[in-house]
Amino acid sequence: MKFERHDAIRELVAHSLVTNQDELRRKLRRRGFAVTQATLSRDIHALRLSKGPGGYVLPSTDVGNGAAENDGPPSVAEVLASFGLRIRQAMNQVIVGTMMGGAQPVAAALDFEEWPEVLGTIAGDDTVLVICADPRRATEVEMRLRAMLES
Amino acid sequence: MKFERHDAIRELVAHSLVTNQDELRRKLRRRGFAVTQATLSRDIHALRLSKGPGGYVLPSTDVGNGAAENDGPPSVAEVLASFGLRIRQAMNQVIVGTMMGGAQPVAAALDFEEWPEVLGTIAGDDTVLVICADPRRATEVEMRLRAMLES
DNA sequence: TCACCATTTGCATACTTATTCATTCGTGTT
DNA sequence: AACACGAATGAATAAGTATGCAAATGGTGA
Repeated sequence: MKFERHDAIRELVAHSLVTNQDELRRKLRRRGFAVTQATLSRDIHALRLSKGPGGYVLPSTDVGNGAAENDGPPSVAEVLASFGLRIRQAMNQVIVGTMMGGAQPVAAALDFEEWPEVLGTIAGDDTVLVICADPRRATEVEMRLRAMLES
Repeated sequence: MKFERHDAIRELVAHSLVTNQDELRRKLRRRGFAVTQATLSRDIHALRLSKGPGGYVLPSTDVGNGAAENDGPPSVAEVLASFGLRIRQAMNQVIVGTMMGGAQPVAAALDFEEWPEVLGTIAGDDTVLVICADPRRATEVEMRLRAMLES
């Protein structure tokens, strides 16, 4: 599935050095995603990654911009774009994987927005557990979060 | 000269959209720099530019990091790396071109460090004029600033 | 189930970027 | 001036990335 592969790409790029698309292809294959370079070129475009001196990097959106010019706390969309790596669903739960230290801000934003489908959140260092009433609602939330992540 | 070309590349990348190296080559040629793509590949590496969905971009160093964790004001090196685009010298003066709004911070940092060769600075929006006692000292300052810019 | 449409993917290839090697250029020395 | 030597450059080409097109895949409704 494409979205799982995108999640894996974000994780690889965030946590390891990816110099070129063929290297990415080999790393993904070890994780069970066997695709060609052509597909990765398209994925990289979709994920808006950039390539610099240190290989590929996630788009940096820098939510906290020093000068406090926002009235409210950052939105889920902002904070997900900054820290979110991976979204998964199981039963009535959604698991959000983030960059180290990103779980708390994500959970705080979710709490603040008070989505009706969300009963509660628990955040560690790099994982947020989002609890919904039932699988249907969890899928709903997963979709919405995923859309924000793919921005 | 290589450094002038680097300055021009920084300016082009900062102020206009540069999609690929051949486009950069054409834009540079209009400004009087006639070099091949091979040279630009090397320049881009030296300047640590990255290429993303929106063409080439300068390395973002983000001097003001919100959480105030530095004791003193930012150094000339830091602020130049963030805002500096171009360095030129004429007689006993050094002219520093910066990104819009970057001149004041650069001048402030220079003033704070009190370099012996620098008699004074004047800053507009995107240009800092640095005054030295004589051409020799101006060249000295130019060299030092340039080294910081090329980081 | 089957047909149908949209999406995703691979293949082949065009396009873009990096590198090797040889040459030229600039600078300091004899 | 002639020379030596390291830096910079271009030409050719290798390495890496993007894309047109056709085939495969997957979801949907008859």
